[in-house]
Amino acid sequence: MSAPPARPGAFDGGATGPAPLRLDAYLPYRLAAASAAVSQLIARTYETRFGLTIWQWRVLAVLGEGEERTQRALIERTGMDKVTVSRAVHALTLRGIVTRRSSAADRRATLIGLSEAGADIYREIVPLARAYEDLLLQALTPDQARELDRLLRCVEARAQALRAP
Amino acid sequence: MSAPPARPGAFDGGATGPAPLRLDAYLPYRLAAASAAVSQLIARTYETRFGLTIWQWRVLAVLGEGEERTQRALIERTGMDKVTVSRAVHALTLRGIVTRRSSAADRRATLIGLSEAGADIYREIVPLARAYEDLLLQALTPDQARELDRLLRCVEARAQALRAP
DNA sequence: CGCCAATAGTTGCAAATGAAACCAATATTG
DNA sequence: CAATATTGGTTTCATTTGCAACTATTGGCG
Repeated sequence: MSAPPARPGAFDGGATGPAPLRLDAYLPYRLAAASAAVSQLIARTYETRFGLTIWQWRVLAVLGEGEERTQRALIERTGMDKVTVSRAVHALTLRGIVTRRSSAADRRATLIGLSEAGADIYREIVPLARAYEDLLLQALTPDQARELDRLLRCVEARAQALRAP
Repeated sequence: MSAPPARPGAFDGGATGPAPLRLDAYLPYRLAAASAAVSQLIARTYETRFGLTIWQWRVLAVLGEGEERTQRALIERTGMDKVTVSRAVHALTLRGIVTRRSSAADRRATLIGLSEAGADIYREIVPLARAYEDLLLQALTPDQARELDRLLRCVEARAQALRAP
């Protein structure tokens, strides 16, 4: 006694094939949704308060650690695209946030570092970034926060491992 | 006995201001990185094997549940932008993957549904999507997988809640 | 009703994006 | 050590993106 389709003419995506995928519970979707929500929350602030794009902010964040880096190093550290890094660095240079000097060791490479002005912005933005993170993490216990971090790393590593071969 | 900066001229982003932010352990970054890695892993397959963009696939995934939907419904269900949905639907229509008929109840709205051809693709793509998810989840125990889902929802909800006010 | 506000979707346009071509410098190899 | 491959970074160009403006329709509300 199988019930006929409720809406004639509508294709029943479930009965004759694999059970329909529940997008809502699909890990890649959940990840993308969470990431987008968080990103949009914070990006607006960087943009309006500091005139920084997400990628400029990422570069700034790495340089804020105090070391000069080549663009290649920035690419590896941030996971950003080659071109994106180049443009972010260019824009930051124009605004005097970042300094460039060509590497003595390898004259193809340029070493990028924070200028004083950049350091000022960095000092201003970091507490804000932390504050946003705290606000987000208030939804979680400290244990859960640690666990989330761990799980995200696992999944990311796995995705990267599956990509190469 | 505070040590002098190791590299004179380099700005020390840590000592004189807030402790430098460790991008690596910063939740928004971890999220973006994991999401991008997973997305890139799968998107390529959709693209090369089925000629579908991520957004077209998302629309397909929702329609695969069997119900016709208005674009508005698709927007809510997928979190996609208005324009993005419109264009995805348009492309899918051209390829005969979805059908459109204008709603009798509200003639502004169009009801989008899967065509037979679309259902075929859907049936072909779903096992693949599941397989990818399984591959990813092999890095996790079932408990961890459930926990990750929960945590992602928490964070996303929090981010959305913080956005409105 | 008749007018104004809100909503479903589309389109125009300017900006963001990234693949591929490109330049310059270094590494490799016969 | 010359020829070639590789790498760091930039530029070009076609595509993608999304805001904002637009059309069409509906829903209030006096």
